[in-house]
Amino acid sequence: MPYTPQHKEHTRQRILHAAAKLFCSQGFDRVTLTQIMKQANMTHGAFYAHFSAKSSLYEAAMQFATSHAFWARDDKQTEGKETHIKALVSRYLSWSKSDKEHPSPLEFLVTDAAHKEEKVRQAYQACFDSLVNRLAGILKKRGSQDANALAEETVVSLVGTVAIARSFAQPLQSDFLKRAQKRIVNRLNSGLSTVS
Amino acid sequence: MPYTPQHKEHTRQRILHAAAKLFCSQGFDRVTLTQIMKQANMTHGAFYAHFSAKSSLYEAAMQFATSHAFWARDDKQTEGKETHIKALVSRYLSWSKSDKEHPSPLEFLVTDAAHKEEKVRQAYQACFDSLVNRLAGILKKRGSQDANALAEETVVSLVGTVAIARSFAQPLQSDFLKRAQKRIVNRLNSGLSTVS
DNA sequence: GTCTATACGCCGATAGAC
DNA sequence: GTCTATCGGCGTATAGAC
Repeated sequence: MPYTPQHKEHTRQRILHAAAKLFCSQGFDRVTLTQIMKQANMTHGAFYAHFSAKSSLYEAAMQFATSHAFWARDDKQTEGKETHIKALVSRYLSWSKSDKEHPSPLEFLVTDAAHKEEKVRQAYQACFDSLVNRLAGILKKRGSQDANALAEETVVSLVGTVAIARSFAQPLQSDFLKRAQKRIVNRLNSGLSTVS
Repeated sequence: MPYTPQHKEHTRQRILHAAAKLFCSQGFDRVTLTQIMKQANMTHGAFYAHFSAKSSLYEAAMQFATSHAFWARDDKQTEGKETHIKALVSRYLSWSKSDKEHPSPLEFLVTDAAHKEEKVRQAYQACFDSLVNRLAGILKKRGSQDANALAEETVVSLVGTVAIARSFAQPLQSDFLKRAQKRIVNRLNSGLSTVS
């Protein structure tokens, strides 16, 4: 028997991985099942042995992407370091060179935030909350009062920046990103310095 | 002869109007020609008497929308008033009740900022610049040094806020919008108060 | 479980009558 | 200039062989 349960689970993960990558950078509509399955080294016919529909895959893929996003990994190494937050911001804004294997949903997915299907919108919002909470947690440890507000403000800027940056051609794009990064880090610093 | 040049120009404007409205709220891909032409009180067959392709229409429609956006209209009445900027911010963030006849491209179009076709991206960026410059102009009059940076920062926040807000269901959406508005206005105030 | 082949619908674009 | 009808392509989903 060539097809073990482990094998099925493994290919399911391959599909999720490919889907997350593609959905996150192009959005729900612009990605086709054939594209996804091709990237998972299969043909589109095999898809329905794993998921019932494209939208079902989307839900699962967003959850996958959110839990695998770089900010969700507990970086024990950098935890506590002063540069931790700045590194997160910098990492977020350097998406063009980012770890393509673990794409972050928020980076590009503003596209789907307004999608017709509620499930799609909810998936986006869950991801947004995940990042805000993560950031707020770090800020609280640093002694920020209004950590939640500052975190929300920061994520809005990050998302807005990356979304808009995609319309720029080089080298204007990197200039724009640098300016934004500077502003965001400054804001974080002054938000923290009011206490420490 | 039932079809005068004026008549053609008039229907062309109707198409542009309908297209701007639809594109701005749903993005390039999710809007169909049939939809647009229906809203302009015609059938899809009539389209090609006015435009050569969907993407051509998009360009024209974005230009139309940008020049008709509420921030592009010189509000001589409010010019100089202290509440002018705040009104602009507030107006921008209340898109759900906004003037549906003159939709603002930036509000929803982050969707298309990453579109494959360069023309589409350029159209988006032109609109972005239009708003940044408009804001920077006002800020300069108020004596802000770094008017350009502050304007860019503000527009990024506005766009990010509205884009993200679309994933929220009521009443969380209005809470989110209110928080963002407060933050943005505060930032503008402190940016101005450093001088005046 | 994965393949190839195909059904079905939607959309952009064209053809031709009026 | 606007209509109806239709072509052609693509994308989701299904059918059936292996």
